[in-house]
Amino acid sequence: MSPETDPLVAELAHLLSQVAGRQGAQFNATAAELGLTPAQALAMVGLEAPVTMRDLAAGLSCEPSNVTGIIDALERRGLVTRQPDPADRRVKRLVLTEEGVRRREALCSRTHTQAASLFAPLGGDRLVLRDLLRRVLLDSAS
Amino acid sequence: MSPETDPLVAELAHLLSQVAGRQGAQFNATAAELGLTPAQALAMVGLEAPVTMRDLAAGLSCEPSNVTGIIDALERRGLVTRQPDPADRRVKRLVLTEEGVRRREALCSRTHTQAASLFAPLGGDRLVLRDLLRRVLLDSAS
DNA sequence: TATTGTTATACTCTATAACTATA
DNA sequence: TATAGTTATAGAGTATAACAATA
Repeated sequence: MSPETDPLVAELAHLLSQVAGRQGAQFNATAAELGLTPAQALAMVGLEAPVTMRDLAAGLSCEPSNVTGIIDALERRGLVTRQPDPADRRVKRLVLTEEGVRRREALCSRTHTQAASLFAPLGGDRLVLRDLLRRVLLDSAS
Repeated sequence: MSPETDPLVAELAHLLSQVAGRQGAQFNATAAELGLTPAQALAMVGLEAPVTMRDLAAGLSCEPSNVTGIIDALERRGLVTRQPDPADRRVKRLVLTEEGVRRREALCSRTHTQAASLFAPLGGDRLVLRDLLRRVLLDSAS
């Protein structure tokens, strides 16, 4: 590496990737168990309340054109319905079916359990980690 | 959410995703500036010393069949060469060219600068973050 | 027989651009 | 004209299975 490499910074970057990678792998595995691809599962998480296609795309940080296919698949599985917006007929409101609500709750519940397990070793220091991550997110140059 | 949801755990999971997502976006942007796709850039990082196709695949947590295409692209760009292993003619050793070494150093240097900026707001507390992330990685159920 | 790397193939995810139907 | 959503298309990333060369 370059002479000015700070070993602490390098380790922090590596640790962050590792921990986030483990969290992501757990999420994807849970999604698969519930019959969902990772993108479909992320969409389900974003469907707690009815949203438009564009709002969901913004939440997923992707183009609306991609959401069409994701929602097509969830609709085929009977988890989501597209409902017309009475005020603007161009807009579609995405609403979970009863089965969709159950599936979403299973997904979120398992994800939460995994996160609790991931951070459990920290005990009360989880509060310290929360504050440090908040500072990174709020204060660092984006 | 479920009644037993711990808001602290939920926030930690969210913060971790956000911070890692920012780090990943910065890495991908740097890769693009250097003419590399994200997967190609990750492969370059793993090529500090000569490795076999299988070793690189293990480092990238993917199948060896995928590495073939990634290395094909890097070889076309003149950044890597496949060299025969004298001891086992099945094996190919991946070696960076001079241009590959320069490109890799640019990639790592910029990535390090970004990481330094990301964690800068913590000041001396970067040591605390390092210890917390180490504990998460080493002690949590994988 | 087992292993290294490759090829062929398929699926997922994503972006861009052109299209429609509304506004 | 502008906007919401869709379609068509292309590229990147990944996995599986079958294969050739070598061990």
